[in-house]
Amino acid sequence: MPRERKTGAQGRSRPRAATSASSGPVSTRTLCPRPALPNEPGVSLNAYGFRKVNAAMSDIVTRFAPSPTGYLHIGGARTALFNWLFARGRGGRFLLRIEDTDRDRSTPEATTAILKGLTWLGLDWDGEVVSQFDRRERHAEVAREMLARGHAYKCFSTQDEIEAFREAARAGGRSTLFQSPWRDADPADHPDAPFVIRLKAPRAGETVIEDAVQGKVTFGNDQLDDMVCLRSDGTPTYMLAVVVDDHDMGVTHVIRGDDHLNNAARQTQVYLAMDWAVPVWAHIPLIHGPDGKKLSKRHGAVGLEEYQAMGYPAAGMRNYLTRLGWAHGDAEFFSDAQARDWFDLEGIGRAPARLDFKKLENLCGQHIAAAPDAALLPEIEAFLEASGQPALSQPQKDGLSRALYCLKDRAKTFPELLEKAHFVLGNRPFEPDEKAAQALDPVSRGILRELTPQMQNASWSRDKLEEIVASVAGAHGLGLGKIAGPLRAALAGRTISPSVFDMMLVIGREETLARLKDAAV
RNA sequence: GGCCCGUUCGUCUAUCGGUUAGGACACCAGGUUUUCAACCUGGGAAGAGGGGUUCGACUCCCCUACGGGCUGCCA
Repeated sequence: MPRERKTGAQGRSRPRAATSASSGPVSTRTLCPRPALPNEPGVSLNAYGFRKVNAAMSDIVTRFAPSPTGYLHIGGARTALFNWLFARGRGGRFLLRIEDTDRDRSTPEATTAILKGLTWLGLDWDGEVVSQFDRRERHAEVAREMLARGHAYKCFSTQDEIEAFREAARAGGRSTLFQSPWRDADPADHPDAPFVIRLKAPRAGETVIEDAVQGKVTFGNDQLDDMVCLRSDGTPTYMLAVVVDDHDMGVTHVIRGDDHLNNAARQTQVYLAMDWAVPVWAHIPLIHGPDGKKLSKRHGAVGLEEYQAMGYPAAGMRNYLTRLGWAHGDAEFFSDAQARDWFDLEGIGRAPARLDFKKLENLCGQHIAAAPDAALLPEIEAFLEASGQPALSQPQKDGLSRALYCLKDRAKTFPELLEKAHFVLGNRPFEPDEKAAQALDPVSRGILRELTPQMQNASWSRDKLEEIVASVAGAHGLGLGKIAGPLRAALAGRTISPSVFDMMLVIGREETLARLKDAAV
């Protein structure tokens, strides 16, 4: 019997049970002021605002719901990507919600970092960003509703009492799941004291979740305690807030990290208590470091912005991240359009995947090579800014534009591309680096001098230039390789660069001769 | 401790009971070559272990090992 795996795309009707008349609209308050659009070309302006809804819409609604406690984690970025791909590939909507109910740890800076990260990755969202904190009244209202329905109760146990209970349970080898004495208490006995509202979860039976990735997962209800929905200060807990928000926002597919798999069972109980349609769950495995351990700071880059600063193109990141933990047959290198087309929940693997920078680089190299020059230049400029490097001058931009054709096939990252672009970014006189200087020995310089008169009047074509260089080399009984080294050193001041002929074509006769002269003295 | 999830080449993965277990990255060897890169050819490389079920298991079931997650008035 094959593991049950279903996509929400097919089947599963989802009656939108509008049980509560007070099902308010989702808060439309923007979380933070729209950041001034950073100099990030390739990103559409509406990424920070409303997105035009296209005609072919489906009912599918996904969301990404990070908590703003730091940077955008690479794993979170992939989760966002999967949600985005799933919605965009099916004409659905992709929403963004910031889970900022933990006031101590949430910061506006973190929110901005998340929005910038998503924008750089090219993931645009529909509607405005929802602040979970802003919806706390609605959450409290649902808690009261559950109370009224008899699916929740007021619990007056203090945290000290609960802790004591747990300690005793641990000592006695019993389950530490807290069993509140207030579960079935007569309201007449309620003291005038602070209380939390707990879900009155079923004690017997099972809670089953149908997960599109993990299959059917069953939990014994005796493993699930009466979780707190509303804290004693009246604020909602995450468990309650996610459910209420996902329901109100009309989320149909919850695609998130599998660290939430257990939570799905508890959350299911809330959906049931409120008579709401349970969404399709899809719990995806986490990303691990190259050593197979949970990805952490010591692995190096965990924040998405670090990847931008390292010079990986966004398209390559999307491709790599999509492929990490998901497969479509043997497809490795693909476009965004193909990814949207192919992405599905069945293709998601169930085991955690490790980050492989070599493969990331390989894919990035292919994407740089495939990118139109017009798209590359702005992306390179954004990279320079993101990595804190000086911006390109207009002449540098012009030079780079002209040289891209012979640069992009040989770079896996932007720093690598820029390194090879030195011949067009720098100015005369080119100070040769150590290795280049070695190539410019006296004999070589003599040969370079011989090149000059012949190039003076030659037609500036690749064929002609090759012919000249080959003949001069031949006259000395040398192969092209012997003369290309010094030539490269003279033209670029480096030992790595594009082909010497490409460089000559890009910088032109005058500049070429000037550089040869500089080097020959 | 309890509950839940996972385990195919070094890495990402394909396979959905019958394949010489395929591809990609990486690696090694050779070729091409004006550097780097690219490219071409070839090569080594995998079903965690043990039980079942079956004519037949990488595929289904159980156990063990290992890894991960949850077990909060964090998210």
